[in-house]
Amino acid sequence: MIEKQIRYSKQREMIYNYLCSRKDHPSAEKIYEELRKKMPTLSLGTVYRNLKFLQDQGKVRSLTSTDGIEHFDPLCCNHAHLICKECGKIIDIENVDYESLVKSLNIESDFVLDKVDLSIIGICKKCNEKL
Amino acid sequence: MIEKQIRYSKQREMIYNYLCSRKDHPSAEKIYEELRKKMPTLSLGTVYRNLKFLQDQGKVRSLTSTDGIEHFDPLCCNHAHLICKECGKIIDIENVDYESLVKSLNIESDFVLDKVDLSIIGICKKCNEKL
DNA sequence: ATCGATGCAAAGGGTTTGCAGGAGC
DNA sequence: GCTCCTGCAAACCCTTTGCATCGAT
Repeated sequence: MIEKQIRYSKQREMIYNYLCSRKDHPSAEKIYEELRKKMPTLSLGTVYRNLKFLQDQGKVRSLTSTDGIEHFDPLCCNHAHLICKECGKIIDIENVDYESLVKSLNIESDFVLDKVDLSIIGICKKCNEKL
Repeated sequence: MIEKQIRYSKQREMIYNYLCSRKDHPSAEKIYEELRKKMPTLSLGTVYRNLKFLQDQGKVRSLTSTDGIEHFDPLCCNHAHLICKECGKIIDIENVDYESLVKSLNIESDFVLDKVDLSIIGICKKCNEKL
C-alpha cells in the first residue's frame, strides 16, 4: 500500500490550534465562524475535511452531544463529559481513571479497544435555576 | 399547565414492542422497514414521532453510534455499549455499576444527573479478523 | 364531536463530495 | 510539475414538520 504524503496547510494548522486553545468543544460550524474572522476565504468543507483528517491521525476526537451535532476535542488527557441537555453545554471531568474502569467491565478479550466515551447527561446549575 | 391526554395507537405499541424484542439497538429506518412488513401503511415520520414520544416518557433511550445515526434501546437494566467502528455493531455490556462509577468521578453537586452513557469504541472480533 | 395520531411529502440542517483552481514541496 | 489541499456549491441523508385525514375516547 502506497502512503499518501501529507502537506502543510495553513487552514489545518489554524483549525488544530483553535481546537487546542478551547475547552468548550466547538462544533464545525463554530470553528468555521471563528476562524473566518481571521481568514475570510475559509470554507466549511475544508473545516470538515480537516477535522476528519485530524481524527484519522488521532489528534482530535469527536462526540455527539444531545443536540445531535458533532463536537470536537483535542485529544489530550483522560477526561469524560458532563452534557447539559437543556443548554447543550459540555463540561470536562478531568483525570478519569479509564484503565480501572475498563477493567471493571470484563470486556470480551477479542474486542480491540480504541477509545472510551463517558458522557453524563443531566442539567447544569444555570439551567436548573431557570426551571 | 394542562396535561395533554395520551391516546392509544397501534403504531406506537408495535414500535415499543419491536424495540423490546430486540437487543441490536435498531435505527429508526430499521424499525420502519421491519414493521412495514406487518403494516405497509406505516410512515417513517410516525416512527420518529413515536420514538421521541417514548423517549420523553422515559421508556426508550437513544445513543448515537460511530455511524452518526441514532440508535434506540428500550430502557431497562444498567448497561453500557461496545461499539465496533468498522461494522457499527453495538454489543451490550450488562450489569454496569453506574452508581459507584458516578461516585468515583466527583461530579460537582449542582449538576443534576439524568443518565449516564458509557460507550467503548473499538473493533469487534469479526472485523479484526478481516483486517 | 373533539382533539391526538397518522400518512404523505416537502422542508430542514448538519455533513459530504465533485470539480476546477491554488498551494506545498 | 506533480499532487495534495482548498473554495464553492450542489448533493446527501437522517430527521423534523405542515397539513389534511383518520381514529380513540
